[in-house]
Amino acid sequence: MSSLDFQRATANRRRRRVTIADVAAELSLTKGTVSRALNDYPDIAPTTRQRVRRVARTLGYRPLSHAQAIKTGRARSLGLVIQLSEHDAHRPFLAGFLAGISFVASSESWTLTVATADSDAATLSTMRRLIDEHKVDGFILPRTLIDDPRSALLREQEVPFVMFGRTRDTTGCAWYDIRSEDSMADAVHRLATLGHRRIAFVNGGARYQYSRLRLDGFRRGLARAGIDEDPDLVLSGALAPEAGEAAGESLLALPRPPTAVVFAVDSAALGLYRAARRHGLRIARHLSVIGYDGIPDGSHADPPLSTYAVDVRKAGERLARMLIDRIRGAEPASLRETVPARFIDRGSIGPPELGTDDLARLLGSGRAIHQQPN
Amino acid sequence: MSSLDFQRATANRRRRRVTIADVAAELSLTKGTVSRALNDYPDIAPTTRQRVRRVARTLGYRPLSHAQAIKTGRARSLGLVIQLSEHDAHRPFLAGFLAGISFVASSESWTLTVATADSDAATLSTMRRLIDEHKVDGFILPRTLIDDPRSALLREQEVPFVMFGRTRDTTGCAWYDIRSEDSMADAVHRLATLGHRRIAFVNGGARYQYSRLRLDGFRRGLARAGIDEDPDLVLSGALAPEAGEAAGESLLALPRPPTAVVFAVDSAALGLYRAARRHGLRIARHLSVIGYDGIPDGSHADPPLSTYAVDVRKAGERLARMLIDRIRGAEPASLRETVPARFIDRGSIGPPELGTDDLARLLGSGRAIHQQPN
DNA sequence: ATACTTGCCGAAACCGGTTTCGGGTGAAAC
DNA sequence: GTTTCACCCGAAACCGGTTTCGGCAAGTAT
Repeated sequence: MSSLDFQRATANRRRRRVTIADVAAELSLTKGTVSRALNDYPDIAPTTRQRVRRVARTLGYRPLSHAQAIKTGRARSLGLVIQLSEHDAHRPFLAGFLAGISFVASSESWTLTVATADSDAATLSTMRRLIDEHKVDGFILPRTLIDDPRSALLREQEVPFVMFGRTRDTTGCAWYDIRSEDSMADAVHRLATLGHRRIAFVNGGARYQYSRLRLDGFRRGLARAGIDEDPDLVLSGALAPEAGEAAGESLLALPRPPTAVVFAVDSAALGLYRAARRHGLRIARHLSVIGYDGIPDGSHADPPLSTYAVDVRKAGERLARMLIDRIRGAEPASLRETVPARFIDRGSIGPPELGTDDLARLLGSGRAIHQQPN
Repeated sequence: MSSLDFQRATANRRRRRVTIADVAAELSLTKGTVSRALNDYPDIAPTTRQRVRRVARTLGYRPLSHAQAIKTGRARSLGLVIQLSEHDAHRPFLAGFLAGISFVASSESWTLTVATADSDAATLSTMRRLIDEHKVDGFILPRTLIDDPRSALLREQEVPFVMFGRTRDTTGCAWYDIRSEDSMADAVHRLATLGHRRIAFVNGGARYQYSRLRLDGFRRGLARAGIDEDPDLVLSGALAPEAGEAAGESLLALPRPPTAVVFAVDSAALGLYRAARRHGLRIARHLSVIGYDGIPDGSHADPPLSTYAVDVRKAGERLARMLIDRIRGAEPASLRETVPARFIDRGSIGPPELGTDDLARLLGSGRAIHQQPN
């Protein structure tokens, strides 16, 4: 015991780490035996294993991940490359997403390595560097594309990965995703139930797989409600308020404007608020709106935006868990999970107070009035 | 050259890294010599150094950071622990901040290790783990407190760090900060110039150093304008819209309400919009507002919020640069930098249309009217 | 009693680098 | 013609772990 105390005091005084050699010396064993004991090798006597465990804990021994990595090839780190350029639609989610990943990673004594990039090419080269230097053991891929170059790279390099979202070519892919297509169908159903017949859809970016799925969901909702699709009422490419506002303007300029609009992205939906205000329309009364994502800003709008909330923190947790499993050898096909989003009715939808023709008349006069002062 | 091609082909085919031994063999040198050549040791002939460099590049050799770390103690990684709990005021900044750090880190072949925590204690224990396991070489500390336990820990452990913001005890501290106190003084000056005499201040969290500084700045502005401070007009603890709304309500309930409000935090300022709307006041006409931070939401408010924009991306870049310098041995005292924020007048301020007494009357009647329907 | 397992651990190689030490070579000094 | 001294580089230890291999002791089969 005095030996033990001495070790500890020494370690503290000289600020030297407790190494596996210290543990071995304390037990009069060899480094190899201690290592195998801690890693549950079968050729270690149970009593020895327990002794080693106890002393290691007492001394405060923690294996140095770099030293392990050099032999095992495992860095105990998850990689996440965030692409920021085009739009900032995922910024509101970032904190929660990181929290989820980090929480699970920490619980396993893993870490999270984050990098950012401003283009597809930069994303790939950053990932390549992290792979070359063995900085990470695998990647979480956010914002999956319909044809995603990242999965091609990782498949070729044989580096494990999990995707937040689905993609076209699913070979070797593990994923976690929210069934937003179901939400879109549900949104149409709710609006139709309230009496809406002219329901528009404003989609997100064309290259994302989710856009394709959400459009499918919207159509499924229309079909269920027995409404024929009107191509004039389907727009896309709206990821930010500005684009949503423009989409809203063009919808309101139609001869037969929609009485309800489903948005694939919340922040685009907030753009419609501005367009509606400019035309003197009240959201919910004259124009029902449903968004998707559940961003905080939505609850501060007037009226608060009804939407489908995504639990990004949980998504981060699940993805981290899945990636660690994947790195440890689990089959990708066994790591596929989808969950529904949760509808939050905050009051931006209601029965149509005006039909499409009345709305058009109101907009026509409003436009006239509005254009005179200019 | 055939030997060279063979090496490369082998490395690719078997997906084995190019090690320092491969480079040494190609040159008929020893590992040690190659290592010293690449690390600019003085006892290597210049010609040899160049030969080594060339072959290393040709073979695509990249030193394995773990292998280096085990001997040098350097992980080539910057640590960032984000505390999420109490308020989400820094969420809008997160993406840009990470982008800045990551950009500089990548350019030096370093990486960024991110963790999250939900309390002071969790932050410290997470940092301790990262230190114990040598996962990071130093930390960037966001959201500095007046008395920050993180700096105490890092000083004791002798781990390099840089702070985003200043703190009370500056011994051994390097920092980058925005002189928000100057912005607060400037805000008061602008409002006073417009004719305001009753100017309120709504501060952020009491434990943050910036709150202290911003209050000082506000007072400096008052003094410059020759206005006596009215304790009723100084509130604090508003970090989110809800708290900002509550602060706004209590200010508007005063017998002599303010005609202008300076907020230390943008998102709290947005809360005032809601309070003003409820009372039938128009921002800018009846009530001028200035925020601080430059969050994107502010530009979507009606009218858009005038504020002081902070370039968080640049802050991330500078902090990463400073931390790397610090890790390489630079003195903390030489790494201290403050920059001003940039004022953006988006239209939420104007000359006071009503004096405080008229405002009080308007609010009184408004209150009466408003309370009847309830 | 001998041979053959089996369980358990020590010894040593190894991973991919860095760093220390010492020695050989050639040029300058004596 | 030695001696001296940089100048360069090879050899080997080292960092802190993991993993392979082999051997000893005890238990079981013959």
